[in-house]
Amino acid sequence: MGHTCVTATTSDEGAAVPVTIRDVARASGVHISTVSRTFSAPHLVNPETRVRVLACAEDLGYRPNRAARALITGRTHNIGLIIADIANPFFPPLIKAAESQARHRDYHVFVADTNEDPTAEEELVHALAKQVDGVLLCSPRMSNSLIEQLSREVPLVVVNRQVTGLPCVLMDVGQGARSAIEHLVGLGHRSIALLGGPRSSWTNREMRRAAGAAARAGGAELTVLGPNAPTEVGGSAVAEQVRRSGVSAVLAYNDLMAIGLIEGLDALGVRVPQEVSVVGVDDITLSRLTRPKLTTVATPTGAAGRTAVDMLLQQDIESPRGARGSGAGTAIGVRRTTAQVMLQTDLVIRDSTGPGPYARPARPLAAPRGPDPHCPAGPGIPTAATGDAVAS
Amino acid sequence: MGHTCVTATTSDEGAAVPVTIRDVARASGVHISTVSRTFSAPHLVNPETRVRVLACAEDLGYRPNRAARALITGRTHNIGLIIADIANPFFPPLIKAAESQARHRDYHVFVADTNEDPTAEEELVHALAKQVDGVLLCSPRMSNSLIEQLSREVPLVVVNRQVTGLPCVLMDVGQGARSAIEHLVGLGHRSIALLGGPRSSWTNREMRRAAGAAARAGGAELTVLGPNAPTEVGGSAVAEQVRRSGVSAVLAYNDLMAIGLIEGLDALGVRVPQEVSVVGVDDITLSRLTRPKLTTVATPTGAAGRTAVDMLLQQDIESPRGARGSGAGTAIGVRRTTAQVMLQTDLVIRDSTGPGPYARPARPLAAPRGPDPHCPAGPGIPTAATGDAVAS
DNA sequence: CGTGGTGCTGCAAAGGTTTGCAATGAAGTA
DNA sequence: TACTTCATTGCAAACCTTTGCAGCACCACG
Repeated sequence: MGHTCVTATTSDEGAAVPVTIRDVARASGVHISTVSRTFSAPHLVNPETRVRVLACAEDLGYRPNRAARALITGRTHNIGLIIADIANPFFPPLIKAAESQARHRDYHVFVADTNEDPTAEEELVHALAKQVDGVLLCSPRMSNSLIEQLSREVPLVVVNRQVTGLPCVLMDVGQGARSAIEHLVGLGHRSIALLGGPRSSWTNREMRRAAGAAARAGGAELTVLGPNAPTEVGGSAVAEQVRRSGVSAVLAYNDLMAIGLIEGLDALGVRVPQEVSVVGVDDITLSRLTRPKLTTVATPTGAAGRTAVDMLLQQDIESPRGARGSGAGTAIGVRRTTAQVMLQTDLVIRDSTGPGPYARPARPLAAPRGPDPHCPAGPGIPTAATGDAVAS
Repeated sequence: MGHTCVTATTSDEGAAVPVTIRDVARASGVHISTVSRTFSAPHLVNPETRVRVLACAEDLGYRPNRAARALITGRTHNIGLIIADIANPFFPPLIKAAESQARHRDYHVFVADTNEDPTAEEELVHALAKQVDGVLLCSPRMSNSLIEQLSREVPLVVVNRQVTGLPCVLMDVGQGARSAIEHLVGLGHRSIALLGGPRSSWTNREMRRAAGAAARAGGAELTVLGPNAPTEVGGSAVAEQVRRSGVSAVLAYNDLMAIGLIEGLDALGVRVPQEVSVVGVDDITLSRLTRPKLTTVATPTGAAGRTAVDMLLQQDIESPRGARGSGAGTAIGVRRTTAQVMLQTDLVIRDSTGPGPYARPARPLAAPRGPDPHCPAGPGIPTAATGDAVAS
């Protein structure tokens, strides 16, 4: 439906002639094992032979069959990437970085989207387990205990979730939330709302904890609204609630929600940042393009993707998974060192935050803007806001 | 750099005990071939035996090894997805749809990002060829002849590019560009610019052709600016050029460029849509969230992803790739039926287009907006603009 | 009783590669 | 010369699964 078939032709199609190691061996007059070694252990074969074999291989267009190789070595040179929602703009940069990093190390990446469904996550780990050397679990929604259990089936690296005993890549959203709250308090806000995200999100709990502490420390009151869907709709849906709550500032679980909220508030006639200040988290590309430009906590998604891949591969190289002989489980109870990495976040101050009801007039942090902010004010200045600017 | 190591613990790690078809056979007292058949041809095995085998398999946690299966059947149950740039918001919905569709058909998806680099495209097709049953080439940047050549190595479906003799999924951007131009002409614009995208893009050529024809038919003059990078920066970079050219309306290669252009114009003090109207292409989520909301040609990316996967799998099922015996190339010159599908596009009119210099005051198409468009005007109405509204 | 058919199962080869071990030959050492 | 060492290569098993073929038991029919 909705489509038109333009053409339907038939054409000659040269079938893929599968050229194997054996063909190369025949062509270059050596045994197949020599050809194999030419590719997987070049130092073991006579340089002259090597060049001859390589030439033949090139000639015939030989490409090693990774499935066969995997069958015997037990290593597929693939990794899996399980993502809650590809359409969430937070993830593509992570995927991109991970894929690129993996490829540099001669690995390929399976990407799977779970639609925020924990059941799908589990199924996908199972399905991928035999096809990959390890799996990156990004912002998983399933329980920690299940993750631990699955990690016995296939090496796992977890992103955006802390699981003891497993390698994790975390972003310091606690620090980010603290900076955001301090920023708001510094602007004179005393009544702040936190728009929560999915209940099962580690990031969500972490933000709540840190934001609560920072608010207390700054003498502000923090209202938690949520949990909500981490999307634009999730944000706009609570606009009414935000207005009624009477807060002068909001910290949202992520940028998408923040943008949705601004939309929603706008529809209610509440202006940002004049009446309510809004801070997001993630610094997705989008947040630089909306009006007003979003003040947000930038998370290093690219670095997270790269780091996660590195950790996975490193762990993998140390202990190649059992193949070759061994019959029953060879290495039950291997002690493995697992690291957890915390990446820094940065508060990026743009145009969605402004002075609050308790702003000190003496110190014009930002000139109160007119109703039509033309704001050619260059790109927001990344600020490594750490601990200064605490409330007066 | 920029990260802190939080913890580094060592822990017990139960190694993955690989349970094979053989273990299941032993446990259930049958031959391995019976176990194999239980999974791949259940109707050939006695129901009683079957339940026993299945129980044992379940018990032991057996999962078939896809690599081994692939080795003998020649079918991997994987497909490859080659994308110019995952970070371009046009693609994630396509990826998501393709992955979902593939998974429903028990296929997994390799995703690779080429960074708009034709060389990387070629390498990736080669690298993936042996690991997948087919490849989806999305908005490829390499030459048609190279694509044809590669299609002899692995089944290919091309998205957003027309290659004769190969299955293609196209979006009718020609129709879209025509609708856009007609919309602009109808609003009273007579001098219109087309912001071109990458030179090697089929979409780009198609838009140019159709926009040119539509402009001629509507008595408007079309200036082509480009090629440009299909990104926000690509768009903002030509803002100055657009202003100097004196056009009153612009059709951009995609939404990202359109949004960038609006940013750039804004920085120059040129207001959209009051002084210049802008139309994008793609209808990415973002385009609903910017101010002004973008008028754009919606492309059915999800449908494209699903259709492409279906076409690939259908073609694949018809002709399973050579394995088993056969020695040399079995089926050189198989005649295969290839279809090309064209998906409809829709012009979505929002707030970035307004009356032009030749607007007929008699017919208030849209009330000229004040300088501060608060626009709570509901979501844009998708309009299947087809051929009406040609210039007076 | 013989014949043919059917339903189920086992046997063994095959798929492409890796790799421990053995064989070969040459060079070096005593 | 005899023995060791080393570099290079070949041999064959192994990885896990699928599948054509053959065997077996059983039933029905003539």
